[in-house]
Amino acid sequence: MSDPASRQPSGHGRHIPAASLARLTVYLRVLGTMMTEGIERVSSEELAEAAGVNSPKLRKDLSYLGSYGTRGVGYDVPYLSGQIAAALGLTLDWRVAIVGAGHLGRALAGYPGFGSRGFEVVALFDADQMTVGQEVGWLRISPVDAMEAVLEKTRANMAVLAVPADVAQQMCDRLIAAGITSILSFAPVVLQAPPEIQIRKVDMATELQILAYHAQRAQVAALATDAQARLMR
Amino acid sequence: MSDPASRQPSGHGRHIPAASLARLTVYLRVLGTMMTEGIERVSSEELAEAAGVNSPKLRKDLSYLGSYGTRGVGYDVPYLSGQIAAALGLTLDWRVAIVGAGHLGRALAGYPGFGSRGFEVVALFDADQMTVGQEVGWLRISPVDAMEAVLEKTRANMAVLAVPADVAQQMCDRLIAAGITSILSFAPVVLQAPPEIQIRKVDMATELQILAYHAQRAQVAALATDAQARLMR
DNA sequence: TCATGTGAACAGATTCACAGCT
DNA sequence: AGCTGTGAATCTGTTCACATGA
Repeated sequence: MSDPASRQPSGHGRHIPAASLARLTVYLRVLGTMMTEGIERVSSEELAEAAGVNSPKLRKDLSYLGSYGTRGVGYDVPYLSGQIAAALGLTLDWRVAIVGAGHLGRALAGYPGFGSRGFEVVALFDADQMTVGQEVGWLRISPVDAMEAVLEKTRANMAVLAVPADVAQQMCDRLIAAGITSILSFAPVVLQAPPEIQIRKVDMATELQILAYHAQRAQVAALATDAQARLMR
Repeated sequence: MSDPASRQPSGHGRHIPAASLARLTVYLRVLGTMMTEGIERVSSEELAEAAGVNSPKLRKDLSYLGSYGTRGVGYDVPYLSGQIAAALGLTLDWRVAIVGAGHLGRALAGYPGFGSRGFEVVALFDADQMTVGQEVGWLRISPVDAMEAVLEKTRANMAVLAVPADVAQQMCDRLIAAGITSILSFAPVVLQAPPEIQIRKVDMATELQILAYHAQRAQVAALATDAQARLMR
């Protein structure tokens, strides 16, 4: 810990826990909203409230980045926002290719909070000859056949998979072969890829099933309380 | 533990850890695929491989539900699938209302793995008078003004928010007031709601930022190794 | 005196080795 | 003999109380 050779260039720098990482992106968005509202200073209590967490957790999360607050005062909103963005790597340019131009792909391409924060959609692919060539926002839909060439020309360094489950794996393979190392997949399949490739998955079926589990438990609990109340008198 | 009064109707029944819960939905999908392929029996090793986890973790996850395998043999695919589905509460009827009929809402409404597994989309709402009345698959888009009435008539018990950030909170409030207790939100805002309401969030900005963080770290690590290599000789 | 930052206690998740059935 | 099921150990993440410093 006190070994000078292990010191980091800025902040504490050593590995932010996954759960903290997810919350940091929320703080970042809340801080952004506050900036547009002209709020200049915020306490951990206020920021935590707005982000839907408790304040010790928020302070712990921020402590992984460094000490960017002022004791007895709070945090400078634009400064903290900048520090979080830097820690997350948002000062670099992220050029995103979206594979699949169905409803989902178009929804993603048109996502507003996208262009901001260092992300730029540079390509949108589809396999259907009818949709290739159509314009979506600023983009023209490219044919998947030309994927490798377009990825190289646009220098995309991230990809989003918005294709049907049955072609997700092959598209994933092609993206990796083309040098993409970060993939966000919306396809409801387990993608097999080398461990050095970062893959994140968003799956509505999973989310709904988790909700169903909790809702069912709530129902069972209610019935149990009910039955118990009846037994008691 | 051995208190007979605390016994559960089936399986072990006591609170599945959040991380296990998320993986169980994956096992369920993999088992579904296996069933369509006519595979009748599977070992923890094989299932774990297909689900992208290691086998002790898979067995631990399954142990929260009960003992549904056969030692020395493995698991019966349809039986295990049924047990997981039951544990997740998928034997109940889940009627889902989707709020927002933009590209995202339509993508969700058309999601294939939706109708299966106990989920049924029973309503699709939009605020735009031009889109109200349009048909999407089997559904006709309803006006948000009539949300409360339609929710009651369709007896929806879950909702998906696919609306712009600036109206997400008010739509959330209306859903809760109408008796909905489980909400999946795609809007990039922190929703404030009473703790008894189950809210899950899917946020593409968060996902991309987490990918960016890891990609940045990989870059920094590569540069560091590079620099070190140069120092070494 | 105030709110941040953090070490230490705690809780939760993962891993592992092996006991227990078939 | 083989594969499941699980307790115990380990590791990781969260909570909390309070020391720290403006």
